[in-house]
Amino acid sequence: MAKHRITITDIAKEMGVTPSTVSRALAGNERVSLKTRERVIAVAKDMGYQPNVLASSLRSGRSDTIGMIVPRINRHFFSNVISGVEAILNPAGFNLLICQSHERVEDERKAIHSLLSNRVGGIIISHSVETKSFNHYNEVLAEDIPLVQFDRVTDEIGGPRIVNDNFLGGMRSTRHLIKNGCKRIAHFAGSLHVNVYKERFDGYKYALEKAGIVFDSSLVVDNCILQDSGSQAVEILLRSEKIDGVFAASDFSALGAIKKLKEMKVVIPGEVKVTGFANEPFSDLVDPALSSVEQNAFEMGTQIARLIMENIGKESIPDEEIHVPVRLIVRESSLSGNSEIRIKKDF
Amino acid sequence: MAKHRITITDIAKEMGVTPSTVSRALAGNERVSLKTRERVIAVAKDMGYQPNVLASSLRSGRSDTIGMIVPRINRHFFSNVISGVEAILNPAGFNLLICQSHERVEDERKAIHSLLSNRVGGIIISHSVETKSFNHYNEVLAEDIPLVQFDRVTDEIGGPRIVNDNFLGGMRSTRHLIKNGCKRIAHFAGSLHVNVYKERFDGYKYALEKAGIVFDSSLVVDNCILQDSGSQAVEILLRSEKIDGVFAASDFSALGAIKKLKEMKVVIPGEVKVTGFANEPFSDLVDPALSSVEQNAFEMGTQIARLIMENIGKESIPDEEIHVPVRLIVRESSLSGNSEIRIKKDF
DNA sequence: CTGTTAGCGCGTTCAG
DNA sequence: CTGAACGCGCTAACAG
Repeated sequence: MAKHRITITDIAKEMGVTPSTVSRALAGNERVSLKTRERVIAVAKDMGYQPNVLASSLRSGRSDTIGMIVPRINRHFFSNVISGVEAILNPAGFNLLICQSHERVEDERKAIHSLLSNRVGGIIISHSVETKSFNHYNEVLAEDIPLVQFDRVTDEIGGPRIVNDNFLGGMRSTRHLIKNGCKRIAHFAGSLHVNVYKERFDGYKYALEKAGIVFDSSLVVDNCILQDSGSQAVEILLRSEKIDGVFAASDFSALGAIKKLKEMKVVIPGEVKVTGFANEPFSDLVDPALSSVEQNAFEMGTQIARLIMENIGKESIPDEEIHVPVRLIVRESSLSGNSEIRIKKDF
Repeated sequence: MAKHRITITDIAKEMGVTPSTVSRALAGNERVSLKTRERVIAVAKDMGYQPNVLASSLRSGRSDTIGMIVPRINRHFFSNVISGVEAILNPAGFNLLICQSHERVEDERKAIHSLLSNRVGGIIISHSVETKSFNHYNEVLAEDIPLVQFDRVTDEIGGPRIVNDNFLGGMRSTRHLIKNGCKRIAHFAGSLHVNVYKERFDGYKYALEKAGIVFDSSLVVDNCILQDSGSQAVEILLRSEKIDGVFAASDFSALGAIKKLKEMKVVIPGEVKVTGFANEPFSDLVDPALSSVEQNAFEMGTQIARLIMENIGKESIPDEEIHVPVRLIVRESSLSGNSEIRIKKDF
């Protein structure tokens, strides 16, 4: 029934010293004799002391919790980035306060406020797809809290940005399709005001150009990143166009395309080849297995964590863009008989 | 460059009142005149005031952040439970501090300490698979912090437990296989000291018994919840045993079984029928589509959130076990030609 | 090496 | 209806 939490004052009284000494001892301050330090630690443990980080942060002005805002936590990519972030932050004594924006700018704004109220030491964010203006970040920047953007980023906000090389991913996928014989390649794009989708699209165009294939805008389907829209898109396209390849900016729309093509008795990869993006866990499991671009989410997370820890307490934060490499994983869905085979196992 | 955060004192000075009044006004205290209340709120907004929840919690002894510990955040089930929890907690003004145990009891212990140090108002936990003793929860209970267990639970700790009806799920899956003609059904089990796997196993045994099939322990494979172990298990089993059905406690081992069976040219569901558990996103996508038990993770999350909010501040916490219903989703992998068909679409 | 003093920002008495 | 005073638990000056 000990509702009373042990404080440093309690253990100070117990030992006949002052709270300051206890505080210093627990902080490992060298100016306290080794003997008292050890005694303090022993007594603290004995009495079941739990430091009150609220009081500590309030007094010191520093905080060991970092805020993180992602569109959705139950997406393979984001949950793995989070894991990567925690893998570095937790051992270093930091906590992560995670918020979801649910792809809504209003929730994103609320999350920012909530994190500021919690006096987090830094903020990590990937913007919602709705977010097009960024004035709700002024407060964050004004308070000199390090802000690290990742994946969905904007250069309207200063500070570091960690992103995949989406351009390269788009280019390599498209080039791969071309090398395997595709002449008319459709692209299922996401919202083009979002950097990641814009860059994948740019990579696609670049690869076409380099191969001497003229870009045809009627082969580009906008806002096509879900399974259903992928199915619809491929069905509509095949009515009027002759395509032999699809580069989808998302594995989900690629999957939708595959399912619809099978339904329509179109042979994959024989008649139409398909590649996706993100290397979702299911991509390895569908039939035919889907070629996709691996984003190395966990590694991205570790880099984000290191970056934010570096910048805590610093005055000015460097304005850099860091690229995490991507890797095209070639599977059955995009292979012509005579081509390279690289299979990756998941789980 | 305003490094200084606005406090209630700042806005008090600005208005020529005392901090007390501002504090009361912002709290919506009726004893402050409506006029000053409105003025305070206006000025606060104007000056860009952000309440300091650290100071607030420190003073009031209450906390609006809830801690949550899960084995891994990047598992479909857990990330959806988290989403459900946040869907209720956030609108109510609570924050969620999420920790991962990585299935290690040591990390679980650390997470508990970290949450206690952060003076969370409540703790939500699903135990790691390693956790077999529970004395590290004594401190939590001693401090009268509400503790809600979910999914992986133990009755060695008091308080509410929210779990799926795993027994029912196991029983229905097995019964379904029996009804579809299976006579010798293998079970791929998880660690049996974990409640969820134990109960699925018990449901399996119960269904066999009810159908007059004698239980044969040589058809049970322990510790078989990953894709690889599922593949291995089915291969080894088929060497010595004749089986016509597999009830796996995990979709991953079920998937491994399916892949290996296809490799061995065993026809599914013709010669062997397979069911899994958890309705992972891929289950709908593999070939043949995998029958599985849907756990309603999001709904479980909302119930957890409601429960913990109810119990904050209460003296004694009721000692109940709440069951979240499960639903067997029948797909191709377990159907005999003449049976019910219910397909569920995901994404 | 240790004690003293003074807050961090806020909520809550107790007066008036 | 509002002000004055105090303290939540801790850290950080300044002494000695």
